[in-house]
Amino acid sequence: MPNTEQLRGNLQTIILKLLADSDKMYGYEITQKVRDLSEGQMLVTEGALYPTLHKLEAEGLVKTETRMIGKRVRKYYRLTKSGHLSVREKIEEFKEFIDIMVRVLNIKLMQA
Amino acid sequence: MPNTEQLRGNLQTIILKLLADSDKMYGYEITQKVRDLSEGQMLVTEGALYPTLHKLEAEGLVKTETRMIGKRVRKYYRLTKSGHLSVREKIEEFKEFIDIMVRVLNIKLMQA
DNA sequence: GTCTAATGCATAAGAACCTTATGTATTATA
DNA sequence: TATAATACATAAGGTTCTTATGCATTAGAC
Repeated sequence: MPNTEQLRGNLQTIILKLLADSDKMYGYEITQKVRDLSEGQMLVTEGALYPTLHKLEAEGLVKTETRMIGKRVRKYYRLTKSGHLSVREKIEEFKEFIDIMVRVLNIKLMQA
Repeated sequence: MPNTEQLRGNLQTIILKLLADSDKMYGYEITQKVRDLSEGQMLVTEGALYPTLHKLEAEGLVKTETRMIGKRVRKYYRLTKSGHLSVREKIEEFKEFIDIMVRVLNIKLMQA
């Protein structure tokens, strides 16, 4: 049962981190990358992805570069300087969030 | 800056797990418990808490028991049988979610 | 050769869940 | 005696997701 029911506000973080690790990516590529990394357990829908990409661009965290592949448009996204700063913050915030959840839920996490 | 900006859909899981560990709790007590366990970093607002408790009750995961403390009403919540089953599932789902995020984000988590 | 799936972009309606604000009342404390 | 803490609750509004739809090109199956 894919999709883990929700991305729960972490989609921005996911997109920014993938861009930080891959230099530049286009939308469809992001959906495939997430699907592959999660072994099909997390699916990013287009209805969630594109509005988020547009929002990140409006906020100045990513910049775009459109390319024609044959007759098909492909829109590449790349981090801006403030995007690079933002990734670090968001990853830290995510880790803190996990720490808090572990304490509140009183659970332990296994690490490989 | 408390509140970690969002509970991100994990409030049900938090409430159910606290009830699983504490037998019975009332609403206000839950807000205090979360605040204490998170050392003030996670705040459960009443506007989020009460509708969620009512929803859990409507779903049959918790049952209530009202008590008068002096002239003040206190409404205790307790897990039902299906609530007990649900906690386990939700905790497992949460751990899986973390595993997936760790893989997708390509990060490591520290464990104390 | 032609139909379908995959690639690739995008938007819109509706749902879920949160924040912020408000309301009421009792009890403890400064 | 006023304010903070305790204790419940609901409502408006915002964010972010799902689901549905739309358009077009390219690859692959039959």
